[in-house]
Order: sequence, then structure tokens, then C-alpha cells
Amino acid sequence: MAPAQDSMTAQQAAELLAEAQDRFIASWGRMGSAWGISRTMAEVHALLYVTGEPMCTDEIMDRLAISRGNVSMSVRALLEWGVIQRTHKRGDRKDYFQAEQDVWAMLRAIARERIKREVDPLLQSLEEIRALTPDTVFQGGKAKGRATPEDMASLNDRLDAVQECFELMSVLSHKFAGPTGTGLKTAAKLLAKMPTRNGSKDAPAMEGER
Amino acid sequence: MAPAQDSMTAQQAAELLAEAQDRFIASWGRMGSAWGISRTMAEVHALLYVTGEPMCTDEIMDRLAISRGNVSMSVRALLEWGVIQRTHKRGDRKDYFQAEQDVWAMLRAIARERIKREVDPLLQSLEEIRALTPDTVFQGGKAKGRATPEDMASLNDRLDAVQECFELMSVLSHKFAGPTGTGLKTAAKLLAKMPTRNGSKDAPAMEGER
DNA sequence: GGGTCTTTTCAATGATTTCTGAAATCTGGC
DNA sequence: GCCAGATTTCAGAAATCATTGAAAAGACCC
Repeated sequence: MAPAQDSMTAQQAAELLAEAQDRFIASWGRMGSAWGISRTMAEVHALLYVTGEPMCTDEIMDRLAISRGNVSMSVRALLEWGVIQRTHKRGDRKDYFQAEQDVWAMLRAIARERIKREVDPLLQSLEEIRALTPDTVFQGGKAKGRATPEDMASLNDRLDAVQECFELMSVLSHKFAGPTGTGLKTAAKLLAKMPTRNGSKDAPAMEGER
Repeated sequence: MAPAQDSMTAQQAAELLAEAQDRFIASWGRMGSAWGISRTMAEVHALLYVTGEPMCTDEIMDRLAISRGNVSMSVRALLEWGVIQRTHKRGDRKDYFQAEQDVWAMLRAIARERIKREVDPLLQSLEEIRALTPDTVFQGGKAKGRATPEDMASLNDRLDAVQECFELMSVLSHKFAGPTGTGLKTAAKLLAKMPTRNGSKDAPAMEGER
């Protein structure tokens, strides 16, 4: 609220800090839900990331105004995703949770998990479907009624195209999103520097458009 | 159902074809909903992609057993995403819809749209939030109560890290997901061939794991 | 074992998203 | 202008997904 130019009390600073954190949490939550992640789960993650501090269940409940059960479930999912860790404090029986602090490691974990859940099952289905439709052409009435001579072949071509493409994604993710290493980050930077290839009018290299 | 070895009637072939299509449609729909896209919208897209044929509203309604209104809305969204096109037939007043047939062009369109809707707004919020929290340190009670001396600095560091990272994504997407060109495909293939850098034990290059 | 503190589970509830179907709107031919 | 398709819109119904809260389970200490 108060625009605080260049000098402020520690009190004002604390308010500002809290507001900035809240706004980040809200944005991250919004982004998460566009991704098929529950808004709350993303908010818990944002809170842990933005404060950097290990926090216990009650602190999270209070700060985000959500129920104990909800915290328990969100935290469990985040642990599964590998983006937060469980920690403890001496002489305190409560569990504390701390977010991975390296953004790139965080993104790698997210990418890995999403590929595992979304791409891999699709690939498996594709293989099953491909197994249904023989490459060997059948004999029988050609273009008689509304049946299928080379329709089968074109279906197979389409399936193959999708499969090839998602297989490439899966390979890439294993290569660059492994839990260790700087794969993703360096790959991204490398691509960003890569000249926009040869004669095509690909990306006009211009900056701020939106 | 019938396992059809190497010879079959056109009738059997048509059934097989339909089953394979249905399964693909179902898988694609499942995948879509994990992505925050409505299942039906993804299914309409899958249907148009897998058949390759232009189809009109009634054909889509019948094949997927959904309402006219639903088709209308799904189709509109798909047009906005740029993954299908409207076409017509001579002497027929109905609209027909046809899917982009190049998988990579399709993926580029999807990536472009998702970045626009998810990353760009996040970046904008991040800038607003960053503007809240001055880099210049305030004077005032140091580590007095529970207020904030260098907490502000570390908040800023975290925000900057996220911002840098998502800005890179945005740049990459503009560079490789432009509507023309083979950017995405070649970039992906290039990465897949790239040696797993230097000394790190990054990805063990092994194949079938799952 | 009994007591205390903590976490997990899950049925019920609440919130949100998606879908339907009928009415309203649009479009082109006559 | 009027009619006959064709498409879009949108309020309400249906389905899906997220959240709560209280009970159960677990963990540790004496």
C-alpha cells in the first residue's frame, strides 16, 4: 500500500515482504492450475520456495489458510515430485519441509515427472494401437462401399508420426532432466544462442513484442 | 476383437480401423486433460487428426456422441489454438474442419499458445512483484523482532532466478515455435544427438527402462 | 501399556469445470 | 424481406475435482 521510497521501518519492510510473497504465491498457484496441478499444491510449493525456510504443517496451514489434511496431501505430492524435502529440528517432533532452492533443478524434477505421467503412458498406448493395425495389406473389395484399403496405411503413418515425435521427447527428457547435472540449463542456454538456422524466415529475432 | 492375421475382409478392416481410431482418440483425450485442456476438446482434435478428413459438425457429434454446442465450442477453441482449419465444400453450406497434419507444426502451435497463456502472464506478475521490493536496503532496526534486513535481498534473488529462467523459456519459444519453419523439430533432433556433456554422470543413455 | 503429540486417511461437502439443449443469431438464396 | 439451413450462445444440469474435519493410525517417551 504505502509506496515507501528509499527509507522505511523494519515494520514496513516486513509488510512489503509479506505482500510480495503473497503475490508470488498467488501467481505460481495460478500458473500451476493451468498445468493440471492443484492450485493449493502449487501454492504450498511457492511458499516454501519463496521463503527458503523449512516450515512445519501448522505454519503452512496458517499462512495459506488451508486445512491440515490439505497440507498433508499437498506436501506428500510435492515430495513425490521431488521438489521439496523433509527435514527435522533437534528436539522437535514435527516434520519440516524445505523446497529445492535451485530453480533449474526444480524444473528438471517437474519435467521428469510430467514426462513420466503424460508422455510415457501415451507412448505405451500408441504401441498397443499400432499392434492392432497390420502393415500388411489385406485383400478384399477395393473402393466398394465405405470400407478401407489404404486408409489403414495412412492411419499407420499418422500414428507413427506421433509416436516418433513423443519418443524423441522422452529421450530428451531422460537426457536433460536427469536428477543430477546441469543438462537442462546448459541445453536451454545453448539453444537460445543458436543462430536461427539458414535461409528460413523463422523467428525474426525481435525482442519485446507483447 | 478378431485378431485378423494377414487376410481379412474390408468389413473387418473397417472395424479394426474404427477401433484403432477410438483408442487413439481416448488416449489423446486423457493426455489433454492432464494438460489442463478439456477432454472433449482434445478428443475432437484427435478425431480430426487421426482421420485427416475434413469433418462437419454433425459428423463430429455423431462420432464422439457429444452435443452440438460442445462441438461448436471445442472447435472454436481449436481454431484459436491454430491446430485446425475451417474449410468448405462446393455447394454445401456446412463448415468443415480439418486438423493440421504435420505433428511438429501442431506441437509448435500448442507450445506457442501455452507459453502465451502461462509463461507470459507469470513474467508480467514477476516484474510487478519485483517492483514492490526495493533493492536499496532500508535503515532501521536490524535483527530486532521478526522483521527483515537481508530477507528482502534473498527474496529478490529468488524472484530474479525464477524470472531469468522463465524469460529464457519465453525467448526459446519465440525462437523455435514460430508458426513457420522447422525450428522445433531440428532443435529437438539436434539436442538428442548432442553428446551428454563432459564429466558428469548425467543420463546413462540407456534405452527401455519402463 | 497409557499418554501425548503428530501425521494420515477418507467420506462428506463444497467449488469448479464441462456439457447439454433449446433459443437466438447468422447467412445466403430467392 | 422471408425462409431454410447452419452456427453460436448461455442458463442450468451433470460431472469432476479439491477441500475439510474428524477419526484412525503412527511415533515417541515415561
